[in-house]
Amino acid sequence: MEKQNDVDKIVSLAKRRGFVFQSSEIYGGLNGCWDYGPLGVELLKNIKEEWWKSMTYREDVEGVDASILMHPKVWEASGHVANFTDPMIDCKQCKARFRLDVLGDSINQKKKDKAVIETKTEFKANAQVLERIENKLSNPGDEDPFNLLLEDAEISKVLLSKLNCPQCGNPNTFTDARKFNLMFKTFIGPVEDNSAVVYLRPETAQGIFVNFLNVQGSARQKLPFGIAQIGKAFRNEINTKNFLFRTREFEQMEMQFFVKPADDKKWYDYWKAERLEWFKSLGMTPSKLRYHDHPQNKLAHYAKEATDIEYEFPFGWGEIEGIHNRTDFDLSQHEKFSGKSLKYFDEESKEKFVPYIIETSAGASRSFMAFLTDAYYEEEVKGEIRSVLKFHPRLAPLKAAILPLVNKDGMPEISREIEKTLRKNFKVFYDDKGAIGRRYRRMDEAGTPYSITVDTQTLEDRTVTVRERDSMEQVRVSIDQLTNYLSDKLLNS
RNA sequence: GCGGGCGUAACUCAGUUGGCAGAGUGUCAGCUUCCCAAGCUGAAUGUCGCGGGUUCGAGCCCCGUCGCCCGCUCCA
Repeated sequence: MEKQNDVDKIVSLAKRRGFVFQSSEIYGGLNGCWDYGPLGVELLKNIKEEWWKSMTYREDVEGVDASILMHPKVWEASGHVANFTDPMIDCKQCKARFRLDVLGDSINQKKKDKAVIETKTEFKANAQVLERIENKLSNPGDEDPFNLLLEDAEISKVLLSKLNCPQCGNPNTFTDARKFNLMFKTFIGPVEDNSAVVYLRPETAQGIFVNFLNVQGSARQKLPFGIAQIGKAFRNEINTKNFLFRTREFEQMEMQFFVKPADDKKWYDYWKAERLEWFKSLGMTPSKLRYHDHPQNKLAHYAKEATDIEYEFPFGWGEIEGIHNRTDFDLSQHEKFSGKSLKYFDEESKEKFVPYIIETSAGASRSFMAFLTDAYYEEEVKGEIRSVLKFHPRLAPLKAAILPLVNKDGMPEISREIEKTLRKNFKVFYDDKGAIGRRYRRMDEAGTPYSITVDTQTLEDRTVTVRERDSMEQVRVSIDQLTNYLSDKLLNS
């Protein structure tokens, strides 16, 4: 109950203040799609900009911006075509769902053997199918032969009817296997046939891998070095969930760091520490951040070592960034599928090899939600509730508000002058509507760190008050020092 | 994909047995106002998520559908 309220509160605030709107709202919305409003787009842009600066304003990382549509073979090489199409079955009785390729793991051997025998009996008039069954049973490789049988549509249909649901134990309750293709498919050109199929990228990383030598050569980089990219990616998830957390369209901030294989551990540890520090440096509550190291037996097909940086959302801990040792898997696969060498020649050792890759992959949309959630506070001030978004000043959508204390005596004119000057460098907001206290509170709720107020003293000595959002304390600053004052706060906080 | 909850103004929500569409907050205009959602006056804003049905009459009952939240499942 409380959890739900927390998420709802954020969703409601996000809409009311123009951070996030539901996509296509006037048409009833589109499942799991969201639009960023005026304040949201600024916050998102600032998050991406901070990431970009911290990741690429250094001599060993270059940037790219690759096309979302890529050659379809990229996704065969990456493993996504195979791994993104897990056939699934449901139990009609208890509604449990299983991945067909691992169903065998949850059924004991005796029952499996029995089901296979019954299946063979059913096919006894069909020599062709019987041969396929025997063939799979006798040449299982390192697979469970039972799972191999399930992969064959014709055999699996009968085999499934001989099995009991591992969840509820009822016999013959499985639906037919259905494929869930998690990549969005579309077509290049006007003809929608198979030769024109392309995919919306399910991760930005591949755009970096295929450009490895282009970037290395043109930027005259040597190992170790990285390539960074920010961009949208798409996964046709079965379910969307938790506001911006699980969506089908999302934005990634990825950096792939190319290293000598022997140095992989060193750089994995380096980036693991570096990336957690980034979130903390932008004010995220340290106690709400943690690592989740992946155990060896749960690693993805390409990874040697992996950890998630998790944030404690109102709904629980959730991954906002993954750090992986991808080994030489990706580049080797692209060598294989493209026929082009992606080896690096090391001048010192005179060796030619495929580099290892340490990946840092952060979700921009997820980081947005984490920063937004983390910044939200409700405080009691003189018996009233003050809602305030305590964004780090560099992330705040608006940097300062300019407020004439009253709308007379030349205060609006001076305020407009200040606004004009500050606008050259900062996203600022001019507000002369309503009482000053109300205007401060409005800015609190938008997360604006500084409010500049023009009062009677301004008319005498050209100074204004600057009110700090979190402490609500004020200092007097000379008008001609305002740009310096704000610059200093933004750079050094 | 399954189950549960919800959907009424920008936001939070009320809406009685099926009988005129409401409140608070916010927004806007004016007055007032020299520092923290103050006060006064006035104003605008509704396909009651959408589509059907029942009924003399539906925000309310029924069916379908879409969306959000929760749980399961999924999340290489």
